[in-house]
Amino acid sequence: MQNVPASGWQRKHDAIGAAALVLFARDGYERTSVDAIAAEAGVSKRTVYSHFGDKENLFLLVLQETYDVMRDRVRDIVDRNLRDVDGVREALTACVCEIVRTISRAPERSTLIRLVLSEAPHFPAILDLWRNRGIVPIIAEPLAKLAASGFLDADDPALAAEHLSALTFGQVNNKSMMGTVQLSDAETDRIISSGIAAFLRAYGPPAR
Amino acid sequence: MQNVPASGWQRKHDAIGAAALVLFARDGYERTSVDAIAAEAGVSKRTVYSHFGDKENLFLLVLQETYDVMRDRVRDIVDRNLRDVDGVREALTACVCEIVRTISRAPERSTLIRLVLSEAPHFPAILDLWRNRGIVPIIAEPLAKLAASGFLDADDPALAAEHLSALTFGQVNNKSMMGTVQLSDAETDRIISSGIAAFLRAYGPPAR
DNA sequence: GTCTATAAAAAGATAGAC
DNA sequence: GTCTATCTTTTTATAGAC
Repeated sequence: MQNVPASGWQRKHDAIGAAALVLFARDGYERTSVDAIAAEAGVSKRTVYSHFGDKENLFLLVLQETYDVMRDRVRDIVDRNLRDVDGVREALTACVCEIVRTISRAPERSTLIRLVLSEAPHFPAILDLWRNRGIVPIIAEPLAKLAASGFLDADDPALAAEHLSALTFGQVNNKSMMGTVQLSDAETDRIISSGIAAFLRAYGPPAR
Repeated sequence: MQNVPASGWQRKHDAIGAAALVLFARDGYERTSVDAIAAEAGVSKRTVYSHFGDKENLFLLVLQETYDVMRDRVRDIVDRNLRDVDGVREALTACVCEIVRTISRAPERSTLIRLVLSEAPHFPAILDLWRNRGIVPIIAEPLAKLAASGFLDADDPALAAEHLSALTFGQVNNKSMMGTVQLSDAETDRIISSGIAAFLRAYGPPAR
């Protein structure tokens, strides 16, 4: 990220970022002290300020990086699952399940998504970060292809993507309070299956 | 709430509660100081502690009361709109629109709902408060009646309520980031209409 | 660039007078 | 029960040695 001697610089930089990620996710912004971040990263507090300027900047960078990481993972999963589709229901179910599993298995990062909601009013920069609205645009494209191939009856693929997202990810987030309450695999599967069933009744292929 | 001479006691109690509501909603839990609450309420800090014990207890009481107020309002709106139904689409649309308008017109209270999400991990008591899961059970009952009357094709009314909620309130919350970004009336109406349209394609009456 | 030590401010909670 | 004044702890941020 900068012209550095590839020495301990980058290592400390990364250690601070990783420590901040864990602590912000666990305790929130206000409850996390720079002292604690420094201790967790194994550096002095002064070093944290040298690298990141101040607490707010560190927080925004961690959010930014988390957002990018998660979006790349989702993009990859969607590409793999919805590129060549045989059965719509099976493909959508597999795709959504893999996304939910992947996200819930990166607790520090998924929890940070909740911080976006709680801190957005106090950090306008977060709103800009969030403008590219999450998962929906990523799945809108393959849904458009499915509609063009006659697998779906969706005049407006972007809208269909919103509704699919609401019926699956929205339900999961709602029941788990954005990841605060751990859901069992069975419950997650049930939510997703029923959500996709409803989605297909609304947007299923014309010829049933 | 207590044996009091009906004098200034209750007035100060209410003033503190109202001040706490406004400040917690605007700034969040950690950013709101008891000093600020006392100043906003026009009392001394010591009085705040006399009435509510500590900051955490005050916070939980404010959340509890807000939850009750909002739930009662929703219940009333649902009763009025879904008691005698002529056209399903019109009734559901009117009901959902009125709930969304009412909630968004009580910004201090609706914003507090977001605090439930962000503070739940730090206050386990909030989880108990939230167990009676919001709007869904309230609309499940009238949906069951509509299904029994042949207005809807819903084997599982509770599930249908979840999906209706996801397609309407879930969408609105998602787009507005739980009320952080103000939506125009036009945009809100568009979201709700399209959500209900999808819901009716999935759960509409058998005889179309 | 990294550390120890410290400044400066803020916040939760309480003592004691009335 | 209510107020003023205070204690104690914590936190962000910086000064200065190496």
